[in-house]
Amino acid sequence: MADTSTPTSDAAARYAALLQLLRTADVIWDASRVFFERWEVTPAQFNLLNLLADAAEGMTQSDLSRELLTHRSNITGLVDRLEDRGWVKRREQAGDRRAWRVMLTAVGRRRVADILPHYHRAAERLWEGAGPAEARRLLEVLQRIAGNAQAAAERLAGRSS
Amino acid sequence: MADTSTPTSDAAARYAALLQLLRTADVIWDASRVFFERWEVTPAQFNLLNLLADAAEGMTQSDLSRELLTHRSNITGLVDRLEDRGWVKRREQAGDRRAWRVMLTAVGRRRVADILPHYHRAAERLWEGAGPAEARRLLEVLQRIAGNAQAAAERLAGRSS
DNA sequence: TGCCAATTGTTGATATGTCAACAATCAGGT
DNA sequence: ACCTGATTGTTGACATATCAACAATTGGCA
Repeated sequence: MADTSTPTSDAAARYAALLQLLRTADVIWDASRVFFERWEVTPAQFNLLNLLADAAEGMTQSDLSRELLTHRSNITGLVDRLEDRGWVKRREQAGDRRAWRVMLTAVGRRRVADILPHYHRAAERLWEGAGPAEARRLLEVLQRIAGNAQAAAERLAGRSS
Repeated sequence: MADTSTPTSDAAARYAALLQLLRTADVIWDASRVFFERWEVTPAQFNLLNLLADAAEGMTQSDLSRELLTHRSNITGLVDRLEDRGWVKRREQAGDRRAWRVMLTAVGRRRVADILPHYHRAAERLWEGAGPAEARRLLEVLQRIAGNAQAAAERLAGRSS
């Protein structure tokens, strides 16, 4: 995670780009923590709220864990804390007594609506100095890398279990 | 963190690419956790060990925290656990009684040397299906985005403190 | 109908991460 | 020599993350 100078061989360039990928995600995440401080919300909490904003009927915690790429058990505490603060509520899921339907409260919905325009503006500013075609190229190569990583993880998981 | 379909406007493409960036870093991190299980090491621990492998004289914990983009206080526990397992040791830093010099033990050095070839091969496989110029373009745009995020965080931090 | 495997959410143990506060120490200027 | 401000590592409180194990429930199938 250290060398950021210009690489010489193709392999070195690929390795450097991967390190920079992880590093950039880290920097964005840290910047977003500072950004969300104004509303006393963490990035993880905002991502959950942002998902719920598009789900009028709410989502189960398993749904949330799949969308947020995080373990079921992590959602429990995340929802607990947001519920304590009155931004979300748990309602019974009709037809399945195992699951909760997690939805925004009126307050939560208002808060998310307050934050969203600032959030999109901040995201847009991260692209300063990059051309209009960059984003599409970036998206494509990132999707490929994520697919390869997913496949590698599944190969490895298949061996043990 | 949900929509991965092809975006229409430039702004939508930029937003989608950012989400994919965070998602890809997450997937890589999770895959690396599975990968490192064989050696009973976590990704965070490996990153620290990997840094130390290039520092014959060791590094202080502050040095480590700067390179790993993590808080000083996080390094304490990381080094504690690695020290308990005998992979690193703390030695006195000549000329500064506040600091430790953290270095690999002989065992730790051997373990890192065992892992590294597998690690580089696994990293290389993430690029399957991508052309040789992709990595350099990716590195460039990621550096720009990280710079912008860093600047945004500093602007925000400047306001409050 | 009744069994069994899968799913859902929670809990507890643990690792990783932040921050504020603290003691010890260092470094520079007077 | 002395004060002052910065740096170093640790601690404790907390948020976020994993996993295994558990109880409750669901759903399919013999």
